Amino acid sequence: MEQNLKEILLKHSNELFGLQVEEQLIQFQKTRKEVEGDLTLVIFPFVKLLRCSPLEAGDKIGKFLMEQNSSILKYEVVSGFLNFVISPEFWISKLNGIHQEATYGYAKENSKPLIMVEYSSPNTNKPLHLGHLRNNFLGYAVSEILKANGHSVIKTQVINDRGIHICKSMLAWEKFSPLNEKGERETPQNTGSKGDKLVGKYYVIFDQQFNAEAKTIITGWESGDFTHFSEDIKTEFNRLEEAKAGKDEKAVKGLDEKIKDLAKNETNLMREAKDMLIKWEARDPQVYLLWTTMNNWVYAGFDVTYKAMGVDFDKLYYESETFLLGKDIVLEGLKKGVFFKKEDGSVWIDLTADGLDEKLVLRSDGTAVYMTQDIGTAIDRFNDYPALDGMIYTVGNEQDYHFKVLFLILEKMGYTWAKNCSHLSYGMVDLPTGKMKSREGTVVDADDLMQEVVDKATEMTKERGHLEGMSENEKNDLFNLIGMGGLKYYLLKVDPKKRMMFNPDESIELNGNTGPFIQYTHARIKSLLTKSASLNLDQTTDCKKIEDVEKEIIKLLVEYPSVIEEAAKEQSPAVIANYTYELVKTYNNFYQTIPILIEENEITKHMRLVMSVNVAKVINSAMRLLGVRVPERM
RNA sequence: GGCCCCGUAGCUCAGCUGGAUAGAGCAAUUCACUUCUAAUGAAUAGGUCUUUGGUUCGAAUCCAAACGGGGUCACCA
Repeated sequence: MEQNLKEILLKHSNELFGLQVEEQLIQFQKTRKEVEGDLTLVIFPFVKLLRCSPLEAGDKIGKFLMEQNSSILKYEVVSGFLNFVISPEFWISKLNGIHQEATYGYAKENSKPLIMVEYSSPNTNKPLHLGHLRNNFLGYAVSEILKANGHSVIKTQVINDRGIHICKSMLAWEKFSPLNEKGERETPQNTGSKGDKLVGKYYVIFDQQFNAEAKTIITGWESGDFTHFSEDIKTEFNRLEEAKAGKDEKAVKGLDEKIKDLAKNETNLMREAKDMLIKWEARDPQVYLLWTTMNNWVYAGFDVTYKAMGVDFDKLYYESETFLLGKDIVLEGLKKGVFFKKEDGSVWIDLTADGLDEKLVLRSDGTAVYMTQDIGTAIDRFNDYPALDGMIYTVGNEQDYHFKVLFLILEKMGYTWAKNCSHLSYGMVDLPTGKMKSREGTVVDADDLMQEVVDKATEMTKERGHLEGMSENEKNDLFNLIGMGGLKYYLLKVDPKKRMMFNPDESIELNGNTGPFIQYTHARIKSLLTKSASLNLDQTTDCKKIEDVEKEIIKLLVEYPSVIEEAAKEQSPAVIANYTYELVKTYNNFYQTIPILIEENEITKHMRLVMSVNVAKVINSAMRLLGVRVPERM
């Protein structure tokens, strides 16, 4: 409708305004609730052109459009706004159009280029936590939204399976795992624990032992014992101690950290971990076997978690296989003059002209850093998928700078696709108790949280649900659907860019702007439809009249395709969530005030049911984009 | 300190490509289940949109500064 009127105005611009107006001047918006009308044109931009009062200008435009478009019943100018009332037939024909489309709102499959979406990418020695839930739900939902917009999508993740941190877990397990009666160390099999949890436990044990050892060393230094340490350490320690004297608290804290780091590097545990990393890089068979074994435990554990989350991946990249990539590229870039070498042999890029700093891309010993790897991986992916058009990295906003630099480097290296790479940057998830800190044990474990949410849903559903005649399996599936739906919706309804507060009590709440609220509405509609199975609801409606609420609902349904586009453009599932909430709220209002099954006029009843079918269809489709399932009953 | 992000009701969040009287949910108060699933609906109350200045016919929205909160400035990833 908007588009149609806009075209009419543009086409007849000369006769109306005496000149060709720019498209931007024509601003349509939704009519405010308090005012009569369905669509509003802002008149102010035309007032100057027509050199008359807003009232006259509006009247002139309104009259003209009414002649051109028979769906306009009447118009009215109110304080600079031209409000149109559009005929019920128009809205009903819209409803019928929607009714005939099975995948309403979705663009044609594979009509747009191939995009890769990276998300999750966890560290393999820590179990997944609340932050990963936001990341995974977000990455998955954005992938689905892109697909709905016609893109082909490859969902991927980089598994961070290499480095000193992995060696820490391995070492701690070898040194500190108790032996059972068979003389075996702890395994997921003999302890019955999840692989990622078991490995995570040893990572923590390493940290504890290592800190304890460092503390002993510092105590020794403080009492002047440097017998096992080099002269350099002694000098450095004394220098720091001197600096500490007489400084303010903040500086003292910083220096304490430095001393601690100094001591940590002198611990036997750290030395052993570093040795292990060297052995790993040399592919020492024993170390490699241990590494493979423990990583497989972790993967098995993660698989369970991903399955519970309802996310999946099309392609995995392992850091152990990609960490050497990028070095050649850097050397190539060095030749091209994109990078420069410092005296010590380290390679840098100078981004000061772009308002950024100098950034290291290769260490002086020639080894790769994070950035080197990311450069290599990006190029590698475009080699793997020649049709690939762009890439989206779902990574926390603490890495905003990193990605800014990465994309800039790729662009400077001459990769044209660099401009199609973007960082889906999301804010931290805060707890009411403050920030999550793994060191202080204030992390919320993903598995625990999901279990808790499903347990709560189970309890509530047993209390309030309509479960008659459901099998145990069906019931359990429903509990899971509600619990997980609530959690996903809770994490996705907030604009990804923003930092958000996670309130555990609210996340399992069922009223208001929540997943279960939406699911409930869907179940209610399905119940209506089950009861009207004898009617032919495939048919379009012949109804001629609609109530105001009904019109509101149809307007919202009409908006759906543009909402999907908007969500893709913004890379924001929150757009979908908020839209669905609006639709559901409006429908509930309708449901509560307008008779449906008990309506006596068969034609009206049929129309209301057709409308309900399509509301359910859109709820289902929208929630699918968020990875939230909706029930037939609840 | 440099750079980046954020600041809307008691709380959690929408609204931000400038447009009419700034919206929801939670919490509070009240009403509606002999009626299609009350996990619902209706209503009341709650706001100097952090502050100041600028651009404009018009600013929560754009620009600048200040204040407050967070992030980041590793030869870690």
